[in-house]
Amino acid sequence: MEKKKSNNRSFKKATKRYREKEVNIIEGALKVFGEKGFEETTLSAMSQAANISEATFYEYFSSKEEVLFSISKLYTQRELDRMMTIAPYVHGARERMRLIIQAYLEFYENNRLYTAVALLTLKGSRNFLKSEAYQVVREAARTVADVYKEGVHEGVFRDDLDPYLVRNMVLGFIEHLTTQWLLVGRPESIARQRDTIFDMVMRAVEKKPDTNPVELNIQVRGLPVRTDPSESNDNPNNSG
Amino acid sequence: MEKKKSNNRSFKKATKRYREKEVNIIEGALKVFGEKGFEETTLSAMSQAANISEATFYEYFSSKEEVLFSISKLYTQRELDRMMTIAPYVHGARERMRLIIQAYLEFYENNRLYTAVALLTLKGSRNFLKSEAYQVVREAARTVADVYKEGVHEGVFRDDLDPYLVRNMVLGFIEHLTTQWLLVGRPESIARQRDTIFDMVMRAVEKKPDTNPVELNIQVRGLPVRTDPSESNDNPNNSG
DNA sequence: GGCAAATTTGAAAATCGCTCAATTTAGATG
DNA sequence: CATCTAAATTGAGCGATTTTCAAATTTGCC
Repeated sequence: MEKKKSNNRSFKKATKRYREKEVNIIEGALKVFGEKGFEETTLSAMSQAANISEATFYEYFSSKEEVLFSISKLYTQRELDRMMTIAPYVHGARERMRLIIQAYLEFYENNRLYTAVALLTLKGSRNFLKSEAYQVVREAARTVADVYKEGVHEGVFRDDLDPYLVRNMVLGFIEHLTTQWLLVGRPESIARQRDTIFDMVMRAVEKKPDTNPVELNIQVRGLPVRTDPSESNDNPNNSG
Repeated sequence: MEKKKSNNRSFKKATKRYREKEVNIIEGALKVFGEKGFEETTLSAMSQAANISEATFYEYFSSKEEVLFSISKLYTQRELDRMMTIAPYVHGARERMRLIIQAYLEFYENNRLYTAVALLTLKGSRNFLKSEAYQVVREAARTVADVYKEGVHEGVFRDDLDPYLVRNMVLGFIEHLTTQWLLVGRPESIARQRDTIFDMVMRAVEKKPDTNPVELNIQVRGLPVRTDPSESNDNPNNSG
């Protein structure tokens, strides 16, 4: 019942062969988890998928759950890196928020198998919070709050919201939609909801905008009306 | 592995004593589930919590999972009924939406144990979709989409959103926040976030109000500038 | 080839959900 | 109170699965 503190492979060398087999297990497990679900997956099936005996499995991972965490860490880290590579090329908090929403949706849609495991099983696992994988997931989630803060600095987002709450809205929205997509098959594509979701999020988060349907380039009561808000770019990042 | 179709207690009388013990089991199970999680909960622990033997358990429920579903059905139905009682006294889609948000938040906060079971375990159960309990949960969730449609009719909500998407936003927001509250203990109280959540949802869903910082009533480039956009009410919903 | 370390595994222990035959209890009847 | 019946309960154990471990095999190196 009690979990091992440290993995029993700690005394072994992380040789190339070893690491390859480790990947074998993870990929095999991912496949079986996605098909059967975590609970229905047996050690036997997992071991077969990796072409090893059940006993060998325990040389690589200390439990079924640990594989699950490894999968999560692998996928999330990869996607987070990808997003961090793109982010600098995307200008302004508004567009960064669009990037995040799009990235999450496309990632989920393109990795249905992993997503099923992540949203249906991982979220309910109590030990997950203590895993390294969770730290990576947290880091990814933090980007939402960070971008919101950026937007407040830039003056495009309202400043009276808890960034934490914004994060909950964006990710909750996306994850709930994705869960429905997984379980009920509705909507057919989540990525295609991108623009609507972005629109809804923006309305909740943006400063109450001038919603004039025509372009203005005039002065009213002596105040200049900006049509192109891409100038306020001087504030440093708030990294907290 | 395969589930029984019908419960094996069907031939028994539903005596008072019997129903009392049934409640004992459910309440005991809820406690253990809430503490340990579904997976870590053993039949033995559950039976002890109800002061019966493991064998007796199966005279009342056909599986561990069935108790889980029973718990959900019981709680959700009770809360749904409560909400349906209040709803008629609340006027207008806007206020009804506030009611729903408040009801969900307060229910979750006041039923921490059940909420832990529902959000952490039930959501990940594949069989849940086939259970009666799920139908009740769906019914409760539908109220959000219904209220949105009401709001469109009343002309207070924008008419270009899929009600289904609105539902996903509202419930996703709330559930994600609640999950964080359960697992990380942040925020301290979810019910107290009520007004902010309502405000964010409203901004996403309401018809765009005139938020011009200055009143405009002029023509630019020959096009009339509308200050009051509450006329375009004729296009049908896009339900995709 | 020979050796040590790394890797693998068969077999069995331990746990758990669940079943079933057998026993105990509750309640009615005379 | 004795008897009977149906309801309620349970100990014992089955089958499936996770996990452990000592022994066997493979690999890398001299």
